Amino acid sequence: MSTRSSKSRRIARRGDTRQILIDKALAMLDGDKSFDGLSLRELTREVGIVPTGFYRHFPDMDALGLALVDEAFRALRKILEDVREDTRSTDRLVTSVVKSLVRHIRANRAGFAFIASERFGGSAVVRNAIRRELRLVQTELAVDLARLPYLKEWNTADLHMIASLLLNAMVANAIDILDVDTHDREGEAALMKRAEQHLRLILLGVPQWKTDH
Amino acid sequence: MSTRSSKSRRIARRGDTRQILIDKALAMLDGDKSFDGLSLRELTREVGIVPTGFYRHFPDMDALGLALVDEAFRALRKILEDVREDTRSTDRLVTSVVKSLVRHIRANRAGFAFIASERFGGSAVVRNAIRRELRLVQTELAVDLARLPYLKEWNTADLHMIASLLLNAMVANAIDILDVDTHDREGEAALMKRAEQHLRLILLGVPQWKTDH
DNA sequence: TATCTAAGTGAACAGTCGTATACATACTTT
DNA sequence: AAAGTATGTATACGACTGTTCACTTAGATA
Repeated sequence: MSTRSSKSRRIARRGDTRQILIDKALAMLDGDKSFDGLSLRELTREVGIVPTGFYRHFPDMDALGLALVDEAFRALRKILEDVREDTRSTDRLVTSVVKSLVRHIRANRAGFAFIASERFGGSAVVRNAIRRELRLVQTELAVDLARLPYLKEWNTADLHMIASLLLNAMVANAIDILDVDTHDREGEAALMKRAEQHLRLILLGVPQWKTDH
Repeated sequence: MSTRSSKSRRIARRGDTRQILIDKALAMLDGDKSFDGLSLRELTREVGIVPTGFYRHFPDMDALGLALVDEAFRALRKILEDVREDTRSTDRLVTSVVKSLVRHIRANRAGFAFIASERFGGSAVVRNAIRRELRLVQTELAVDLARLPYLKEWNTADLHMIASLLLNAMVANAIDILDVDTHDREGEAALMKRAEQHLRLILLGVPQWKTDH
C-alpha cells in the first residue's frame, strides 16, 4: 500500500506541471495565437519553468499538441453523452442539445476554441488528430441517429450524410457562440435560437428524404 | 496619353512583385504553415528579394494579410455570380452550385485553404477581415434567396437563418473537398455527392418551415 | 537633359528561438 | 542508509527573427 500511494503521488506530482503546461497552452491559444505560432519558451515562461524543463514532460511541441487534442475532445464527447441520456421527443431534444452545447462551451471555452482554430491550422499532426477525433464523433452520432424510430429504415450511407450535416452545423454554430462576448447574454441567446432553427430545419427535411437521391 | 500609359506601366511594375508576394504567401500557407507562423524573411527568401524589400510593398505583415483576404474572396464571390446567372430549376441548381464550387476550388486552392484556416486563425486582423467578408457573402446569399418563388413570403430573419445554414454547409464541404488528394477523382466525386445531398436535405425542409419557430 | 521617385540592396541591431549538455534536488525504492 | 529516478536549473550554441539606416539604380516626369 505504501508502494501504491507513494507511486501515485509521484505520478500525480509529475502530472501537475504537465497539466499546467496543457492548461496554460490552451489558455494562451484562446487569445490571438495559433498553435504553430506558440513557442516553447513563451509557454514555459508563462508556466514558470525554465525552457529545458519542457522536455521533462513532452519530447516536442507536437506531443503537446496531441495532448491538447485529447483534452479538448473530452468535453465535446460529454455533449453527446448528455444527448444520449435524453429520451424526450425530437422537438425537446433539439432544445436540449443546444443548451448542452452552450453549457459545455462555457465550461470549456479554450478547448472548443482550440478545436475550431487548429482543425484547419498549421500543424499537420494536430490537424490530423483533430480530424480523426471528429470522424469518430460523427460515427457515434450516426449510430445514435440509427436508434431514432423514424430513421430506422435509413441506410448507413444516408445516416452518415445526415450526421455530417448536423455535426457541421453544430460546430459552425458553436464557433459563432464562442466569439460572442462572454457577458453578451442577448447575443448568445440569438445565436442559440439560430442553432435550434438550423437543427429544426434539417430535421424537417428528413421525413421527405428519399434514399435514391 | 503618354502620361496615362507610362504611369499605368509603372504601377503595373510595382504590382508585379507585390502580386508575387501575395501569390507566394498563399502558396506557402497552403502547406503546413499558418499565417502567424509565416515569417517575413521566409517569404522574401522565397520571392527572391531581400527582407527589407518587403516594406516597399506593405507596411507590415498585417497589411499583407488583408491583401490575402481580398485575393481569396475574389474567387469565392465568383461562385455566387455563377449561381446567380443560373435560372434553372432548384433541382438542377443544386448540382450547378456544387459543380461551380469544385471548379473554383480547383482553380484557386490556395485562396480557399487560406480562408478556411485563417477564419479562426491566430491573427486577429486577418480573422476579422475574413469574417466581415463572410458576413457580406451571407447577406448577398440571403438577397438571392429572397428572389426564389417559394421563398417570397419569408421574412428577413428567416432568410438570413437559412442563408447561414447553407453557407456553413458549403464551406464545410468545400474544406473537405480541399483536403482530398488532387488526383483522387473518386473521393472528390463522393464528397461532391454528399455536398449535393446536404443542400437537398436542407431545401426539403424549407417548404415545411413555419416562421414562428 | 536634368530631376525625381519607386524599387531593390547590404550591413547591422537587439531579440527570440529550439535544443544539447551538465548539474542540483527531492522523493522512492531497495 | 544507499541507490535510483523524476523533476527542475544554469549555461551556452548557432540559427532565425523584424526593423533601422544609408546606399544604388532604372525608369518616368518635367
